[in-house]
Amino acid sequence: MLKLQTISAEWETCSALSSVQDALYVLHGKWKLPIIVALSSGNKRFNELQKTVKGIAAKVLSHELKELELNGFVLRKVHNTTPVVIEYELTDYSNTLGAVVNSLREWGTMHREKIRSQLRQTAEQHVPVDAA
Amino acid sequence: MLKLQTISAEWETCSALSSVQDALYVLHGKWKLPIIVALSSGNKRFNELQKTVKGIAAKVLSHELKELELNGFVLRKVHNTTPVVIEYELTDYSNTLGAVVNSLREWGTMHREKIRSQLRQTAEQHVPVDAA
DNA sequence: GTAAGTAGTTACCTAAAGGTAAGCACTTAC
DNA sequence: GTAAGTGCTTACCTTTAGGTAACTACTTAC
Repeated sequence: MLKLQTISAEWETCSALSSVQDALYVLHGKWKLPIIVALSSGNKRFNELQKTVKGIAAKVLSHELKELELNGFVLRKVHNTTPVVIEYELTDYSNTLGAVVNSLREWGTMHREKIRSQLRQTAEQHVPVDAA
Repeated sequence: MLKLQTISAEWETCSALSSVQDALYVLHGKWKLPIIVALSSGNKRFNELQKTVKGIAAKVLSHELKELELNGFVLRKVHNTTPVVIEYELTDYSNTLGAVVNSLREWGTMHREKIRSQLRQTAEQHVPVDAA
């Protein structure tokens, strides 16, 4: 016989799991969140973004911006000037990602620290060899 | 001339950006976070995990579990029984991902609601045709 | 006239992620 | 003895993400 508790626990797991999967579905890949971070801190134009988000190719940036626009995260504004200036802006909707970005930023900072301290420890293990 | 404010703002952007990128580096892919969610809610054995994380192939689950073990997120415990029973457990370190998982879960829930309400609105636009 | 910037596009390629299907060595249940 | 479960591995294949490099059309500055 199945307990009610088991059923509800199972249901909550499944719901949590698919919520996380839904989020990952639109945010997948190496670049979407980094681009959103760059945009959230004032970067707006194509080449600005390409400089800020290190290592991204023009083709990939262009492609990711299109996807972000389709999903309602980014607005593309064309200014009627000579030469034409194009600005990318975050929508209100992408500001709902604040908590996600913050938790990832905090965890990433902590994680880098952990990896660095592990490297330091590994290095220290070689010191006695030199000292001896 | 560069303003100090500009420099510090640039530095903060760059630091936030690379922290997020560091986090994504170890958590990349379709399955790592879902597997962690499944493990955090009590699933421990291989076939249990495969049933809970819908759509994952044995090969992929096996591969991801190895990567998670290498990165210190998961412990593989082999029990000396007949038949051999193997349990996967989250380490303390993977519990530091709580905030990341929660924010993704909350955002994912909200996002699904938004998409569903958009679909409802699209469907309602067809009603007048039937009513006329 | 030539170099550099702006905002990309295009064609081509590689590497990694992920999926399919079968099988293995073992056990329990019928 | 045969079917089904447990915890995978192996071989093979497809898809997608991502990278490289060249090029376009326009403008400004030197």
